Amino acid sequence: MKIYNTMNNHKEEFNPISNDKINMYVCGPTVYNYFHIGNARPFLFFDVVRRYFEYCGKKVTYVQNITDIDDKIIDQAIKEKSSFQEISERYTKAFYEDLQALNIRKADHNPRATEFINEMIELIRDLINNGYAYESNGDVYFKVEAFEGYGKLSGKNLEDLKAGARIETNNQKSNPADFTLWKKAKEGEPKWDSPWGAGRPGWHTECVVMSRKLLGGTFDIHGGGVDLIFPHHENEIAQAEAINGIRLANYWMHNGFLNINGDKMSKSLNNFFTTRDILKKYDADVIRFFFLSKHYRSPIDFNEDIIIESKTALNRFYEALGHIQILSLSDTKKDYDATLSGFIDGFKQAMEDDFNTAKAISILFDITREIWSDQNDTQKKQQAGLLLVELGQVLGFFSDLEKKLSSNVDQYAELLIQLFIEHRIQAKKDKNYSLADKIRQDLNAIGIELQDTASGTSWKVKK
RNA sequence: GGCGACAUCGCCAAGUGGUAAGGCUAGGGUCUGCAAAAUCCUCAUCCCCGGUUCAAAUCCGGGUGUCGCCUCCA
Repeated sequence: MKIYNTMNNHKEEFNPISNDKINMYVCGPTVYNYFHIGNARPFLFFDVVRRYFEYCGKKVTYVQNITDIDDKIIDQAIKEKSSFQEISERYTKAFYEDLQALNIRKADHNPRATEFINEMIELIRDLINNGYAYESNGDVYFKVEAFEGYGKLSGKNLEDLKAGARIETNNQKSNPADFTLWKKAKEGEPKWDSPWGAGRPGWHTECVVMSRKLLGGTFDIHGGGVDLIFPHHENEIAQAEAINGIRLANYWMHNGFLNINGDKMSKSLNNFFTTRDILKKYDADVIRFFFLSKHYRSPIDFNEDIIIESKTALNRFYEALGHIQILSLSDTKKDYDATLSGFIDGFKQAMEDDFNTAKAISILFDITREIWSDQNDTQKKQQAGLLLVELGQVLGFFSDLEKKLSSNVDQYAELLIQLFIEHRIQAKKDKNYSLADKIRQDLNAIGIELQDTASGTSWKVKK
């Protein structure tokens, strides 16, 4: 298994700390709104990472934090004339709902920042006592020059940071690059008591405390979006390694950004799409296909055309699974021959190469071809179908096959449709094609599509 | 200004030294009374210039273009 490690900027052999157990931590949402389609990318991708490890027989402990106290939440609370608790409560709930709708499994632990305030205060106190942080007028800052390795993840050094620093309005800091550990509460803001007065912790501290508590010392994988490399992950490393004296994480994985119609998502362009809204129009598998058909580190563009393309492509899988009536095969024993086993190897090879999901998906299309191939007997086709589902589910597809492949109409409607079909067959026998076409068109108008095949006329509900 | 990434068929996208996966679209075939759906077949020498090598989309140098990060945006 090779993983691209941001720490060294190249692919490395992945050596987990424990052979059969993998610990991973992925930065979760700040719950001040519904998450947008860009946020969905890391959630979905790391879900696949986890599924793949589990497919390989590893035990995964997956931690994803929820930032439930933060400036943005406070702003939103003011805007909605609500409390920060109400806001974070509401959008935490929405977060879980949207994850489920995307068939993203919940993490093993979803620690919330407000549950760890005491631990954060302790950490900040320890940092001060060890000379890594200082208090300044009710705020506490991390002293970046005190930590030797500062900048090692993002490839920055303090000189560059100083040169590139924006105009610093905060003169409480002794160095503009120092970052906030504790923020003094302004009038009316949420606050917790601390040795430095009432306030709230800075964002970078929570992940340090939570990962230490839930994963112990050094863990295997830390993930998130590229934008988190600096400053967030850099600052996590500084705090954790200054105090613990050991590495925070061995592998740092970062997914690329998502653009909308070629533009960066931004408020001014008003091109934010919430995942929730997109799910109203497109199936979770379509969104998943869109993401996974590109490498996770590449920047990708989200637009309507590409989603429709994903939908069309994905449909090939469903057509094939419907063709062999996969639902009736639930009790069928898996018995893959050399060809099919070869696909498993190819799939694994792709995934082991820094999670090349695009390549892995191409294997799914190869398997699909086996389902249709005239060279294969029924049994082989069925086995191919079982394999398609098995590997597809490693990528998180096919979560609700029953619902997607069944017609979902009641028995009387079904009988009526059959009745129309029989009348149409009679009309065709009588060479009354105008009537036959009318029946077909009318059924089509109410969403029932007829298809004349060699074995008779079949129908399905249009999607 | 500093650091870094990327540039492959009309579109999306794999590919890190041995002679270009896959998907969408398109064209052609099969099936059909006609359709639709489905399926099968066909379709690129890899931004430009130079270099290394028996051999480069893949390595090196230069150019052009696009993009990201540089204090809280996944």
